[in-house]
Amino acid sequence: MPELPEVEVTRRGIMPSLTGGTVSGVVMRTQRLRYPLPSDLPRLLIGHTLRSIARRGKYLLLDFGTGTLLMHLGMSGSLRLLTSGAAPEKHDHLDLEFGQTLLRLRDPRRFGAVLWLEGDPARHPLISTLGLEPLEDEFTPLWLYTQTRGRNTAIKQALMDSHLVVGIGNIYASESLFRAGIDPRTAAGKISRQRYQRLVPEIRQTLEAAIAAGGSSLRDFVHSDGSSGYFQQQYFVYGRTGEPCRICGSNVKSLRQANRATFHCTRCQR
DNA sequence: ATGTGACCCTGGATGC
DNA sequence: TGCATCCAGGGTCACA
Repeated sequence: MPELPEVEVTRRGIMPSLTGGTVSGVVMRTQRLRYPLPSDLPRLLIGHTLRSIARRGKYLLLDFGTGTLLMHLGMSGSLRLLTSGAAPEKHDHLDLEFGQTLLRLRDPRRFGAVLWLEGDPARHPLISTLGLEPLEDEFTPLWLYTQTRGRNTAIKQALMDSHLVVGIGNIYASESLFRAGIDPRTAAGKISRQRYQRLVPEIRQTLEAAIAAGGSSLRDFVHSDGSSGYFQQQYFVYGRTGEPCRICGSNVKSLRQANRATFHCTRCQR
């Protein structure tokens, strides 16, 4: 579920109450996530203090000084803050106790990941191969234009390629392309500089508006306090097949690209 | 190199 | 009610 906005909302939600805290307990209820959960997590974490929580793409990086706990929420993961002793439910796979505060990972589909990294996390292959952060200054229209020359892949798939630009998933790819008026099927390499001039700010604004709204809550995503985001109320096209385009009134269409649903308006997007 | 499709896993919605 | 089918926010891998 979570794309960049939801991961960022999660980071901002858990950071204030956990930073500076010391791990007093670790409970693992399964080993089976995307990668096997490190079995020595209790030894690695208990007694160690959380220095900071950073985000890179859709990864959260919890810095303990002696190493970094890397977490990915996959498609259905969420992190919640609870009071120590709260009863676990189905799919609650990992608890980190910080005294009376409990950080709990729930992930029904178990596509998420928890890894322990030693040394510079930026050099780990999962992180070092990532593309640019879309909210950082280096992500410019000219950069995107240059990077996509010669690429025949559809712009929607290019936006979702984390080795190019991180954090844009299925929802925000469709939404950004709608806002920019670009047909999601257009070959990335055939899009002009002028059109990227429009697309890049629209991507930024879409992501920033979603963060401001607390992310999108479809199915599984909840905030660290259990509440919901409401950006889904502002969707122009995602999940609106057959409904009227909010701009021109014609029916929103859907199609499949690389086995993922794409939503668009054929009149507003060319 | 680039671009597809299968696959990891579970649950909810839909249709018969 | 039960069962089968399809679909879902992500990412990696094998293969053409």
